[in-house]
Amino acid sequence: METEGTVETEGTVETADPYGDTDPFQWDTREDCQVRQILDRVADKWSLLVIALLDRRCLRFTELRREIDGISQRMLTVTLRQLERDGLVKRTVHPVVPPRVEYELTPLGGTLHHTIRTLVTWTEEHQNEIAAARSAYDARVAAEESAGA
Amino acid sequence: METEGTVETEGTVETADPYGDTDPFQWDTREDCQVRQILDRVADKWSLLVIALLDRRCLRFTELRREIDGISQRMLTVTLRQLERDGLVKRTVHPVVPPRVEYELTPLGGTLHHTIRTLVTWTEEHQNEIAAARSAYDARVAAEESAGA
DNA sequence: CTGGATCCGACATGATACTG
DNA sequence: CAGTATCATGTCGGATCCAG
Repeated sequence: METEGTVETEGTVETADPYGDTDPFQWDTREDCQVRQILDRVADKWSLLVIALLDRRCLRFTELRREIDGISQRMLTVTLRQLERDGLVKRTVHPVVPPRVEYELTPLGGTLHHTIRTLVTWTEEHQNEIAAARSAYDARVAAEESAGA
Repeated sequence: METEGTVETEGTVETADPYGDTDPFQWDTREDCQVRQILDRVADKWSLLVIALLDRRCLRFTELRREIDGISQRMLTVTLRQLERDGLVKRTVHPVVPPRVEYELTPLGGTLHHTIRTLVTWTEEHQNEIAAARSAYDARVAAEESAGA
């Protein structure tokens, strides 16, 4: 349904290094690159939030749903499945009458959280600069518009 | 979504921090948060690539287009506009007959590149683990499927 | 409670044609 | 060369119903 149905595991086939991707800067220009795929997953809006929350403690489905403002049931399910598939989140089902499913970060997921934190911190530290830049840009555009019109 | 309305508690209106978002972990549960917006922008597929490329040197529109495999002219334009608006990229137009427009990272953009690099490095270092996890997951699902069917 | 499955609309993105 | 404008479309994401 959500694409991704096939895994293919390309990467291992030819095109071993036609572009010379050992160059530390040339890592990502090709869209079929593994790194690109993972990056898209990892940088995903909801993934980021889920990982951030799970770092604190093990959480149940409904708890996550409640904590993440704006996420739908569907997206939470999908996101958790992806993270589980990528080995970032561990899913534990307790076979009791009222189903109880708990999610927690795997060690791998833990290392990712640390990295994500860096990005978040950067954003927090520079959000004012960005907001200012946006205002300036918008003002400039508006000025040009009224002048041109 | 706009849960603001429920916070009210007029009188002692401490709307400054109704959720206690000084908690370093509570940064992102609300979708209207500035950080969330910026994060979505910054973690964007194409933004990541553009920033990575511009860190190396100043580039022209067509050069970027050529270097980024799979990007359409439209998306490159849109991405560059966003980055410019956010003050991450500087756009310089040389008023000559064959239009020459050059893009380069601003100092702010430079700091972001550094941060992004961390994320990319993490991905590169763990892509094998993730690939393995995916294979294991898919195999497990396939097994369950054939068993259940 | 925890999802799986489906339908459907909104929006992002791609392709194409046109302009300065 | 460096876009803008327009149209077509595919995917994402939300709402809903249903099952274990």
